[in-house]
Amino acid sequence: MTTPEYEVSAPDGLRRALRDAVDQLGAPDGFTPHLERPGDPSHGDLTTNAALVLAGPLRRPPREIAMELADMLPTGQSGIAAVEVAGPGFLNIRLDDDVLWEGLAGVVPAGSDWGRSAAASSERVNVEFVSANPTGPLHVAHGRGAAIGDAVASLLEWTGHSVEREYYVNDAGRQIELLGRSVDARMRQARGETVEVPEGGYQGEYLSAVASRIAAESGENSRPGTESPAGNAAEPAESLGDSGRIADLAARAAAILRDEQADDLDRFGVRFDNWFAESRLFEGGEVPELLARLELSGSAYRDDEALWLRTSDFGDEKDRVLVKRDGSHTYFVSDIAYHIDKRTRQFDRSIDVWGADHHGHVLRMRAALEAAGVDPEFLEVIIIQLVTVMRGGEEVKMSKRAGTFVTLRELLDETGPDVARYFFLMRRAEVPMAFDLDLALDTSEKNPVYKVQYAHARMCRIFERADLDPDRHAVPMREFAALELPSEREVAKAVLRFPEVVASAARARAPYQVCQYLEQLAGAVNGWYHEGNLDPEKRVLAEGPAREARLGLANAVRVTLRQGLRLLGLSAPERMIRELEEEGA
RNA sequence: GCGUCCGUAGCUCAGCCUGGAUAGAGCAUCGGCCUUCUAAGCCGAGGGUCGCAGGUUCGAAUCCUGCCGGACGCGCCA
Repeated sequence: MTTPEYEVSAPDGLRRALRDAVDQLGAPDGFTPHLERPGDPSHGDLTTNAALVLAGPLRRPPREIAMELADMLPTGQSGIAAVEVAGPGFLNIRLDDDVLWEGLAGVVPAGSDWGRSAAASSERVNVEFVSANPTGPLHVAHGRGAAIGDAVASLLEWTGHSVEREYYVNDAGRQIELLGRSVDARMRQARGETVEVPEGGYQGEYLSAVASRIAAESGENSRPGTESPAGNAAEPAESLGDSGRIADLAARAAAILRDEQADDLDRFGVRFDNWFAESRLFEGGEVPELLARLELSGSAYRDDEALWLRTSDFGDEKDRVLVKRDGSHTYFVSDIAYHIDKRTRQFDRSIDVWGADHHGHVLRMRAALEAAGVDPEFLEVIIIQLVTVMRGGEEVKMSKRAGTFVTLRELLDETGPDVARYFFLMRRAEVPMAFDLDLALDTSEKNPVYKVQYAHARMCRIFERADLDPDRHAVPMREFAALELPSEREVAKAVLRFPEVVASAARARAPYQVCQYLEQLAGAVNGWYHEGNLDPEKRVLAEGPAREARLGLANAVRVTLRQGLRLLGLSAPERMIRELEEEGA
């Protein structure tokens, strides 16, 4: 029996009993009762609307069905403490406390595995993200894509899939040629020539720095006798023809800019398993092979001196050009070849993170894959909407360096990686995002990042104060029965939801769900913790029968917050440095 | 014109896929709480015609249709 993946965790016996009960009432074949977590705690721990859904097929009043189901569930067994019928016919189920204590006792021993789960069917997934052209610095929207792509990859890893993080480098084609010509113009400008950066070229000032670096490396500005850089000493550009010189400049500039992008991403905590160069597809002969195959199968045809792909046969609004009249390839050819290459590399799925300006390409890309004989379901695309950086209620528009956009590096200089990452992750990808710099720079707990990190640090500090090593402090299940405060139970229940939150976020490719969970958990934890300020009896370290149980709860919270932060690629500080203390010292 | 996404509290956003019980959170506002296991915090309150209009349903923020408003696409550019 396979339970739908989106089900909440519940004792097996309960699930089985509920299923047997609906079968006995004559539920249609294939009907599976769904258990949910009610929003209102007074509705119990789990609830099902089975009776409401069955009312139609069984042609009976829902409350009547609900009462019969309630009688059939074995109260006192299978973790079921009580069952009651409520509202129009909901079945509200209260679980035995032992279910809670048992779960809680398992958190700390699980350690770095807490929150991870096995997949029903494990897949090899290629997560491709950022993939910015190596023609300039990364901007904030790339940062958003980087954070989301990396977190989605982690979510899949945590739920039993095998993942590779990949960056596709567009190092071929017209944009790269334009880069070369733009660098050439900047080099000439540096020598005092009056030339303009070509129309449609890269105008940003960053290229002047790239140009002077290339000039220095290739010895154009070096003094006689200066040793040229070791290894691949550059061939003097003058010995190449003009187009050769441009191509050479383009390749070097692209390499420099790619390295800068990699540096920024590294600082952001994002590392790729593969940097896949577009040029490889041509060098390896994959593109000609693909074109020949498509033409042979009839999927591609010649018209008006160009080669077209019949994407309209597969849902695209019109056919698309593969090879232009001048004989050069469109980027579309590379993209198709690239995805087929991924399939050839034995991936079951390719999850691509694309900017909003590319959303129109999803349909044709899938159509193209289908035309090439690849199941279009292979490709899954996450569209990242734009980011506007706001300060003092105004949009921050210009970058000092790039001219037209705010760079990721500039943002990191202001906020640091943890805050930037979290802010990018806390909203759904498909919603345009306003990055609130004022809130990002606020170090109080109004800032959700600090709210979560403070809660983690507080739990660590409790153990420090008690002079205990939390990793070695396992609390057995029976001790937890001493937890009696409503706030303690609330925190305990929140902790135990973590694995299903991770699973749900992974399925939805939605890291923001983890953020929401962490904020909610941190809020509950802070409330619980601060009760100790009003009443010293309620402190974790207060002497009394609940001390061990509270230590166990604090420890489970600590592990959960740490795991959640790590999953998202953030640090989990054991101490927060407060400016107040620094100033007062 | 066509396509995709978005429209929920003053602001930023969840909830929509998989229809159900009084529509949630954070920030902001207002009120209460500090000789603290770090009060840069905690507790409480007010605040919403779920863009509009139809339809399906016992039941619609959620599904369907139309309209209004916004973003982005609609190249033999990438």
